[in-house]
Amino acid sequence: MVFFMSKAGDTRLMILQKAFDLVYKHGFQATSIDDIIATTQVTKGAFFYHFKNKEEMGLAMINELMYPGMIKVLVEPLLAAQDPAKEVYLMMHNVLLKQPMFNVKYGCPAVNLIEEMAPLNQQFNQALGKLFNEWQNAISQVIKQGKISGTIKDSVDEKQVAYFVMAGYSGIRNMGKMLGTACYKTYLAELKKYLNQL
Amino acid sequence: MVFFMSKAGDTRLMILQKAFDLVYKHGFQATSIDDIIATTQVTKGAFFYHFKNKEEMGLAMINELMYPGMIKVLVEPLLAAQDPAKEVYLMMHNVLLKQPMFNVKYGCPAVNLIEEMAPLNQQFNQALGKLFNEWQNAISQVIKQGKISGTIKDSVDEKQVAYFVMAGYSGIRNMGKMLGTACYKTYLAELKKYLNQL
DNA sequence: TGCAAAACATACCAAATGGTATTTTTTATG
DNA sequence: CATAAAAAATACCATTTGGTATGTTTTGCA
Repeated sequence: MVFFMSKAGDTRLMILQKAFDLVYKHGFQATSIDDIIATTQVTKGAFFYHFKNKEEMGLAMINELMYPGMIKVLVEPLLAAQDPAKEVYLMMHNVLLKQPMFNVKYGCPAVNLIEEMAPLNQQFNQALGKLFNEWQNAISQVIKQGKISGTIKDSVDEKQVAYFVMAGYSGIRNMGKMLGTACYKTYLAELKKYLNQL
Repeated sequence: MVFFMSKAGDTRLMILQKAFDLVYKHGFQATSIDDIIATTQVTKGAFFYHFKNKEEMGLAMINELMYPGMIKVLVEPLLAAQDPAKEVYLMMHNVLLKQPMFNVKYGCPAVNLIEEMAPLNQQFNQALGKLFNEWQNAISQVIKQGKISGTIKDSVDEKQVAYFVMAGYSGIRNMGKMLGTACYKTYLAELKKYLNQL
């Protein structure tokens, strides 16, 4: 019954949310357990009651917070897409400019974690890879539908396009840390051109 | 005279090179000074004789090693470009697949540092921003020349293209950490299509 | 109401961290 | 060769780190 607002479930969730905030801003390794318990007002005993160690907490944070949150923003908007170029663009426009939780200075939490942890930890790699894989499938699917319905050229390779779009997203999140939101807009303008030409 | 193989200059350079290796693989914050002196066989006294602190060492590493190294690979090949689409593609193909110092698992050292340090440290941000700015200028310049010589359409916005290409690079470096070199090739195939259509 | 298990609190610890203070060795130069 | 400055080595330190051991309190339920 942990998931229906039991007191203990609340504590666990609060730890994950505060940890997410800190990790988003400072990175996973640079966020100490002491930092987390300081901002949550939860004691170390409580922390280690809910999580075996820091790594397990990080994985829970990915699987229980980041994964569903990102799927909602990146994948779900594409599922009922009619005009592929338009829908892919809107999804990107939305995630870059309309997500109040995200700050251009700190980039994308998922991209950040991949950058930091994928080479260091197999389990982080897998958990984050699953998310990106679902995103890739969703984009590929939309493009494929576009080919069928005739709005996308037959010569287009949907998997290549998906990779290209995803790389653009990760990369502009990186550049945004240096250049601010202005570069998001420059990127989006070219993305629109690119998609319309497919 | 520090720069012409004086003994002290050698020590300093060796510290920077070993630090670069470690930072590339583990990140800046996760690389301790003890790690660096352990792999260099240099003592802590020597380290702090050459660098005021860890931050200054990191900046020296960027300015004296990474910056010139990256300029050589990213910018210089573009300076004498004839066919823009071809030359931009070749530059990218080369940096992604032909640089023996880089490992797909660990991505690009410059991109990694931006991701980790740009939000946390103004000076790192500036030093790395300078590098990306020069890259952007070089790409824009090539595209602009292509418009003049007629190989690139007039409707193309060279700055937008530069941002798009750079974002793609940063992003595929990120994805490569999860997916390996295969995704580099997928990305490059679509990049070629994109450039040829400009 | 009693009581075991769940949830949380407190106090502690060894190792690692960035950095300093001090001493020794090496080097260039008069 | 003498010597001062540069370069490097040694020993130390306060703080932070992830984690444990051992309590105490709260909760569900027979």
